[in-house]
Amino acid sequence: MPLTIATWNINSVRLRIDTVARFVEAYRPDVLCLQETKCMDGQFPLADVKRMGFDHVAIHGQKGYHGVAVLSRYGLAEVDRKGFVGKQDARHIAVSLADGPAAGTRIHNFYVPAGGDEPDPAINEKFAHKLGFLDEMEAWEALRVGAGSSKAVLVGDLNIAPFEHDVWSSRQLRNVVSHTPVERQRLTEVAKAGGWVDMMRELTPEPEKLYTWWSYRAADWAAANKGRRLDHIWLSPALAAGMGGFQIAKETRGWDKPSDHVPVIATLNL
DNA sequence: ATGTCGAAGAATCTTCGA
Repeated sequence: MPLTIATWNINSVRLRIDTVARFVEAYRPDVLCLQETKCMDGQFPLADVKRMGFDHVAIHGQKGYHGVAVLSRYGLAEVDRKGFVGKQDARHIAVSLADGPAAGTRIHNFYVPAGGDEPDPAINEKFAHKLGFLDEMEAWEALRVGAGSSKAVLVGDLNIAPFEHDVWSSRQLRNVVSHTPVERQRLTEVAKAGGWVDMMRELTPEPEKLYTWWSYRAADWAAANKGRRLDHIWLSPALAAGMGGFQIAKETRGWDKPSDHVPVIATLNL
């Protein structure tokens, strides 16, 4: 019996809760990991997500910015929230599925720092923070293959498009934060250190383009199609052995009042 | 490619973050 898991940077869960419901109605994911919820835990629209069928919810929010959440049709256990680089800024939550077809699976949901505009850690402390955050991810034992559970998933808005065909023009974005060589290298090292399989690229190799984000600033996002793959689904080898397909719900970018990110949905055969 | 969003505090705009 398969498990479906989705990741989506919702850019305010309160503003877009009806959009979440519309997506859930269409795709029926078993687990939905959200980023940029932008609200404190007490403000989270719990009643709404329970109406969608998510009886189990784990949230890590803060006032106004960042914030992550896991919504699940199955029970959740071992909820952990880690701060990185000496900050407590609601960019990570981990859960284990307590029952259902993927019982025992560990899920890490991340919102990696965007990193500001200037790709130089010496003059931009946001970029330095992003690189430090990635260093801590690489060093964290809990993200190593086999740590805790052989069945593990790492999802989220990692704010990096690591490969040439993860952006519309690798050449034009080579000095743009999200696609600089140092970030691309660092993210690749995080995946390698943890033994993670990049599910989307495993199933859809380069040079096919894959995007999950289109800027709000484009006059016509669909016509320009200057996207980036910032959102990721990584699997431990044990889960990768049974991976099904994935979908990028691009049509949601064209809905009313959209997020600038679209959901990615993975099917895992257990 | 410097445009468009969203939250929040003070106010119907400004600032910050993305």
